[in-house]
Amino acid sequence: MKNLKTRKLYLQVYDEIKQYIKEHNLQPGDKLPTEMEICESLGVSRNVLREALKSLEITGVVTSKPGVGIIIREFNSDFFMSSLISHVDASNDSKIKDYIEELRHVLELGFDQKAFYSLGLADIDRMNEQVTIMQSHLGVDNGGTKPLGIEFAKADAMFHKTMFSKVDNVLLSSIIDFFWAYDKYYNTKLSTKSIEITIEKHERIIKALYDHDYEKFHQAMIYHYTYEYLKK
Amino acid sequence: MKNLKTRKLYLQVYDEIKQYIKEHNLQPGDKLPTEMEICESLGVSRNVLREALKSLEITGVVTSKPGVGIIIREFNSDFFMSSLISHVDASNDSKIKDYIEELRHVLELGFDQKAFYSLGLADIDRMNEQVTIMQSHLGVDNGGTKPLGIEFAKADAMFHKTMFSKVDNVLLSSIIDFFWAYDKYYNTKLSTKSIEITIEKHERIIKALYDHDYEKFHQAMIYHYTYEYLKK
DNA sequence: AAATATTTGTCCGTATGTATC
DNA sequence: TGATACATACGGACAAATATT
Repeated sequence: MKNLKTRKLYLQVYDEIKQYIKEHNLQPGDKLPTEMEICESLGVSRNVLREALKSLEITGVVTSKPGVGIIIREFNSDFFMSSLISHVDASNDSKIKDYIEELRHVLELGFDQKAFYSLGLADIDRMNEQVTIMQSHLGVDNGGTKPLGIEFAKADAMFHKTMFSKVDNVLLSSIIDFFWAYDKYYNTKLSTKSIEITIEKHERIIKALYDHDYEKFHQAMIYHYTYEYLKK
Repeated sequence: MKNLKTRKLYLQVYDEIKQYIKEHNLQPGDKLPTEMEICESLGVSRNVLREALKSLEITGVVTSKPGVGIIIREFNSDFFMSSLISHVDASNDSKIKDYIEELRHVLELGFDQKAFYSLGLADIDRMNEQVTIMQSHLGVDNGGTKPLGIEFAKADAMFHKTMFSKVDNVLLSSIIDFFWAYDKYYNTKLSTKSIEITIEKHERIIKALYDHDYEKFHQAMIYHYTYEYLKK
């Protein structure tokens, strides 16, 4: 095939290193041979090897540190999401925030039953802590339209991440992680009224969880997403 | 922050090029400046630039050809799909396919109403064509467990991609593209019976679309995902 | 059709910064 | 503190593929 002959060297190296990792059953934390050793054994220049190595790094397979070596990373699909988002970014679509809200809505409601039955008391307690953090923002009168502190957004993100942290689906976890992380870039201003509503929505969810009442929980989730992205 | 100082040069360049693409609104087919020009304008060595460039290439953002230049690519998830799969292979997490099925299930059912009302007759016709392609695989008796041709998988993927192609959410489109692309790597063997069932499921969906009956369509979608990932 | 310019592909050598012992 | 091992980064040179004249 033409590809065998023409295929760029760095891509062949890229594949060979992946193959090496698989054959040697390297686990996260394990190290690859040094750059020099790989160069020699594959018979390629340092330059080409580095192109392959950096490609492996950007796709989340390895990280390399001076003085240490090339280390296998844990599975992490963040790179996938960031690639995805960079494509979306490139499309210059200003409605991304709405798209994310919409996807989050569908995913969280679609998985709420699994989430409900996977959560332990410790998880619910942690979610409750986040609500407490949110509530602490209410006492401070800020005139109504001050941008919320990063702590509020973080608490909100942590609340939802925790909710789905025990669902046995690593892809769902990373998608939800990513969607909530993306919010940081859109740190919107909320009125006191909106803050109150947001907190109340989360309180309802928590209460249903402590009551161990799925139907109530499900209704609280639906309520949580009501008007969430219609208000704009 | 420490990261600002320590962040590897090639990663900074990687980001800057993405930024450049976005700012200049470069579209697929457009070209980046030559390597030399980028080196000069960013003040980095050609070596570092290439590490960034190859990282952009592996994530499917650009391709570079000798004598031509660096060309913006169309969105194509194949590259990082293969990365994801190598992770999965390495981590021995055989459940990734199930995770994807599960996500697809939730997303497609969650968006089916929007899809239904966004589809035009031409779209439905195209989906119908895909079903015809699937049916053409039935006539051939292959003994029951012959691997399906790539055409069958492609038709299935195209069917679903078309279904959601008019929903105004680029993220959803990308994710569905991604999930269906993944299937190509797991071209499973299906029994003749399974093929028949798969085709029937799609026929039901098509019929409901032509009848313009949302409730029937919704039921057909639910039926489509019944036993889809429980059968294993 | 052939020569030439342009652009990426590949290699080599050297110096610097960082972590480990 | 010093020595060693390692990745990071730079610059120059030539080869190979493609486009242009």
